[in-house]
Amino acid sequence: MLDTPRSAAPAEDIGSRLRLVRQIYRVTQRELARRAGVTNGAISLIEQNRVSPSISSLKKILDGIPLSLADFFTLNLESSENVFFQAADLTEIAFGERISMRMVGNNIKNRAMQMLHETYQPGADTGEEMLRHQGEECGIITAGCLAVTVGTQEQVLYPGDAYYFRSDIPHRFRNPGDTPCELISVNSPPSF
Amino acid sequence: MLDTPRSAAPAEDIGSRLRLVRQIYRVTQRELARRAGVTNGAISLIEQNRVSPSISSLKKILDGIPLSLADFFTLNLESSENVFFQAADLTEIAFGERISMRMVGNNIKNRAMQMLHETYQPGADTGEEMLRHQGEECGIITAGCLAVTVGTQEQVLYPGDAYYFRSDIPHRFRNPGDTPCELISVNSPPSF
DNA sequence: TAGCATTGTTGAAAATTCTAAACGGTTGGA
DNA sequence: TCCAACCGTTTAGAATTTTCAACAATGCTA
Repeated sequence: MLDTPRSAAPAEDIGSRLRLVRQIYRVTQRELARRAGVTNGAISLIEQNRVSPSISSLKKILDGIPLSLADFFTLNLESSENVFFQAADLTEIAFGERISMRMVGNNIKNRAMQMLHETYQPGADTGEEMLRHQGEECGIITAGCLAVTVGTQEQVLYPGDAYYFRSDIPHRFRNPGDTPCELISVNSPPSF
Repeated sequence: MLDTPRSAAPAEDIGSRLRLVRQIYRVTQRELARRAGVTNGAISLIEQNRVSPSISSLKKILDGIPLSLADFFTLNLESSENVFFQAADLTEIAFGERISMRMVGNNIKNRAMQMLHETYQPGADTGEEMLRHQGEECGIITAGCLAVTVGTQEQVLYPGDAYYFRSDIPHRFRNPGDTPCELISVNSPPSF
């Protein structure tokens, strides 16, 4: 709010912004279109910047993620050459009210990995529908505890404990404790 | 960013939001239309929520203020019944890079006054074109110093000093010092 | 009070966005 | 290897936004 000119920089590229957000949340154009009540074609055109969506359309689409307009435009995706990142500068993404993550190096091009600083509130859960995607991932717990399910195995991990698995094996994360759980995780290749 | 559902609340009413911002910055529909390269009719329709502007149009309009999309959607205009406001919760508005103000009670309906906590950076100036509008205003300096011009009079005010005048007399504010100037001011009736 | 300037609002036409349906490309399983 | 399922893209037409121009309302000045 304070410094208008500062944040005025990358507001143009709505298309890339939407595509990035959609990929971060791992939704296809068609699925998002279905949730939002628009057509997949519309989303495609918007992501290619071949049209400039009306606020009402964009709102509907973001509701399907869900993400507020304010958060959408506040997302920090400036590309930079930086090597160091202050905690406060990391782009923060929320999944529902209980899971949030700060992204390390998400604005670096052609990178091999995606590092995340994740926080799971007590009871937070990636949900019954198991996650599955290309690549590999690993992580190490830094606070609280985390129940990790990979394939048929489940294990509760405590600070210092870690995991590493191929991401195409169905997996799920859940915080069974009553304090927030923090962990540092890495995906390779980055899926967004 | 953290808590998506929180900020998802009042994102709908783009029209009121735009009208409020425009009035805060004291621009007419036609003047803003001219700056933005759109027609005044378009702005009128948008402010009445009779159309949902495309992002490109909204962007052009906000550029004329100027205000970023992110700031526009981040503006806090929830109406509330609150009596107390934490400093961090006050809606903050920037005029260029040098003048900013936090609004007290801007979300209260049918109020008689608008209180502002204003900050003028060194050299900040409301500009050669004098301000003029309905109502009365007064203020008291709390830090730094402020050169206030009202009609043919000019005076530099220091902490503890104050002013009070009818707002239809042309007036202007400027920080001639080399430290930020802070003051508390009140307009009555509120012009936005 | 009359006249002028300025403000916000409207209606029809032009321009843009959105939908519906089909297309080509990729992946995974039989 | 073929097929089915799914992905994102594209095109013509429907729907919506934006322009242009005229209108009514308000405030200011003579």
